[in-house]
Amino acid sequence: MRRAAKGEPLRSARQVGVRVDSADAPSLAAHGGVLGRAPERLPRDLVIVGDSIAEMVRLPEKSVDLVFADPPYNLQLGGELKRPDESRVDAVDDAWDQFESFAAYDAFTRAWLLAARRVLKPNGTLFVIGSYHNIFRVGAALQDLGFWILNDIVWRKANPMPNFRGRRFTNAHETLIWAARDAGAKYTFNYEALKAGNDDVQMRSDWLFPLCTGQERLKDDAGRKLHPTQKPEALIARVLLSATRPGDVVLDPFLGSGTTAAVAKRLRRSFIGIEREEAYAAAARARIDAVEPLAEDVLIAPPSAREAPRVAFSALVERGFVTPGAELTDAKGRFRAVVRADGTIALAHAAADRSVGSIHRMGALAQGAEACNGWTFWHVREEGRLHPIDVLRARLRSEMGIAAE
Amino acid sequence: MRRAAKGEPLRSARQVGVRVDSADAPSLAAHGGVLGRAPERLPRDLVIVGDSIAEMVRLPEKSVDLVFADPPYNLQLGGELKRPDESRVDAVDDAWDQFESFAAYDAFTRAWLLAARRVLKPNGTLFVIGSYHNIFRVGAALQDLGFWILNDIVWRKANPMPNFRGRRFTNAHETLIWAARDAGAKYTFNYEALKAGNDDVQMRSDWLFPLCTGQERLKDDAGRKLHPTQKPEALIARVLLSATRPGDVVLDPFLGSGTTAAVAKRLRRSFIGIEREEAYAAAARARIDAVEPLAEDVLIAPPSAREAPRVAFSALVERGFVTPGAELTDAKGRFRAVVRADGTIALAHAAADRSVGSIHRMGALAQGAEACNGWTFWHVREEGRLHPIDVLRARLRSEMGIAAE
DNA sequence: GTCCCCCGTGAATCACTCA
DNA sequence: CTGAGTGATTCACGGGGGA
Repeated sequence: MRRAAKGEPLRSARQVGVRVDSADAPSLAAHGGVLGRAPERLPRDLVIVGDSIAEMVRLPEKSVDLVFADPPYNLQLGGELKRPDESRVDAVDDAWDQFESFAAYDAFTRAWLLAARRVLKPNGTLFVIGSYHNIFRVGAALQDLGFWILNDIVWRKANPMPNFRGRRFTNAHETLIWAARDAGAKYTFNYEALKAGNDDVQMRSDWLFPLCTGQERLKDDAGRKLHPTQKPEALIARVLLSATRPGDVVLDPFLGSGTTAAVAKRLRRSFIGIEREEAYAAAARARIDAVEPLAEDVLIAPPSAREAPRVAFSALVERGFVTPGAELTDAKGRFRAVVRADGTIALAHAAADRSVGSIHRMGALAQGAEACNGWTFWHVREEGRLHPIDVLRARLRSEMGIAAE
Repeated sequence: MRRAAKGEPLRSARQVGVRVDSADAPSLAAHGGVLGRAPERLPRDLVIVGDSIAEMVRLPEKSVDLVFADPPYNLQLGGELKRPDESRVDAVDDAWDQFESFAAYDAFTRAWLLAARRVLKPNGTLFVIGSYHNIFRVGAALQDLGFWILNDIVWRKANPMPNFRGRRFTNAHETLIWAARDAGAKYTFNYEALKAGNDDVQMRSDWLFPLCTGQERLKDDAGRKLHPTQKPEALIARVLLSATRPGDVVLDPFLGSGTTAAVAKRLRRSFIGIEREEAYAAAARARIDAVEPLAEDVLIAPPSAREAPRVAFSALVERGFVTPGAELTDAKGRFRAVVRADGTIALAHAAADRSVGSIHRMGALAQGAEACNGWTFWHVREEGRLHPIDVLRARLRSEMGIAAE
């Protein structure tokens, strides 16, 4: 199936009517819609159909808190590949992923990175995802353009496609680069929340998530995957929870099926998505419309810092084993707490500034004890019965199989 | 200091105590500078003290099976890092200098990669390890120089150093790039052995190993770590077990504390190590001397179907393992064929002129498939039970094997 | 309703020999 | 160098249908 033809004329920017509590967001048309003239105010919660670079040029400079980009990977595939059972692998052979040469890919990369850098606030950061086909070129371009790399991050795939011919290692990961606009920038990093959501240990640079499959994967009318490279929401959620705050503006210049925008809306971040193909933009729009933002109180950052209680289990939340807003109680139902999106919990009926934190600290606080294992202290009610949240953790671990290691 | 003299006889792995400081080695200048005369035969099991690039230039071309490189990645390389015009790079303290530093690092990278590529056999491969500081530049240079990336591999550190300031994700991995000298090369990859050693599932691109600590970590006389970036032997062992065979030649142009050479000797690979610093080379020498190679029989590769001697179906007929006229069926008995005296088979109930051919063609024809492995598709009945004809081939091979010994 | 088996599928740079 | 023939090769997960 062919998608956009290379060299297809750029579409004029068109606002796609997604309104998310931003009645005052000026439309792009109101800004003249003229090439090169950037609006003075940033539009918000908008899917723009058009060329990434041209549309970024039309946005005001220094206006975006985070850029998340999933650019074409420039895969260079030979003939077709079959599984051992003779079935054909549905490869990414779309025109938009074809480049004449490394030089052409580099030029494209530098152009969109420059446009993104202009739009970023001075303290804004950028994530790019890629594979070994393109990520080295992207990383070198980032450095050349003055971005300051903060981390490279590995998305370990729980269920990658095998190497069918047995000629290489199973290609079981992709790489994200996290970079600040400039060296020395005071970027956002929700260290405490991430640590608290990670069993009180620092979040590492290797993240484990399954591929986007099943119900989450968007399908077209014929039941085929709508987009060849749809990313899992859990991955994007961790990115946004790591490096943005509620209300921040997230720009995705290669929106595709709209994952970044959908997750941003759910987490009460604003978004701007640019997508070249009308069909993808339309699907993204419908997807975003169906998203209900999480309650604000589960998204407020926990009391930062020093004496602030810290705690656990964001993976369960990210993966949907526990829903933000769900209620936890102890075994006898004497204490209650509410799960928050970043993996911290909020005690019910307690003084506000000390009542949010990790499952361990809040368990201790509830009992007036010095320490507490939140995994066994806190319970969730399922089908009328109380289970310790440790059971959910066990489920997640068994689902991931290789996860614990 | 002594280097490999031209035509020097091969050394055995036990003669590693090579004097690295002998005076008879010709200097680079003696070779006419740029045009270093390379020896006609490759020295083996040798630690060379000198500059990586200059010493690689002195080795014969197309002589090395694997290059493992752990290049310096900080931009303050002291006297080592020079601009292409040989001028020295100043301190990195502003944007311009930073760009200059990247350019200088790129020039250094291209130079050593080119030298390594020249020394590699056409089917040889190269591993480079690095972090986000340098790996993107190395990867892009690899691609620009014509190397063909086979995998990027993530070394997940079981016990990484925490991020003390809490401003980033814990930097918990390093990246290796595995690349062939050229696209289309027939490189060595011990697929079956790796899979067998990994609970019978393919080895993935994410490897988990602890840092090099404890007894394995070399210490100086004062008890401090001898080398700042000593790699764990387990990591290098997996590299060598993946992409080399016993007896292959492994070159490490940045030998450091000698891990690559020590592991190569233990695994009965030959090695050439180049190290600039006399102190590191001396420590590496002592370390290598203490290594006892593993017994050969624990290093023999498990039988690989891919490398098994080819046996034609006609040989089975000629040798009486199948009788002309015998009936073959598929596993479910839906298709039937008759064995002919010349090793072809005839499909039952099919048009005559297209119904005779090889076990593979007829298997494909019977199923209406494009291709078919006749060895596993067709079965014979023996004592009431169906066996794939592959079983008969295995019997013949084992007879041949005994005869060959 | 539950369990189990079968089938589909995922950003993939995925043979080798001999005539 | 090209083309044809041989023949080697897959893991985790989700969904649907049958027992």
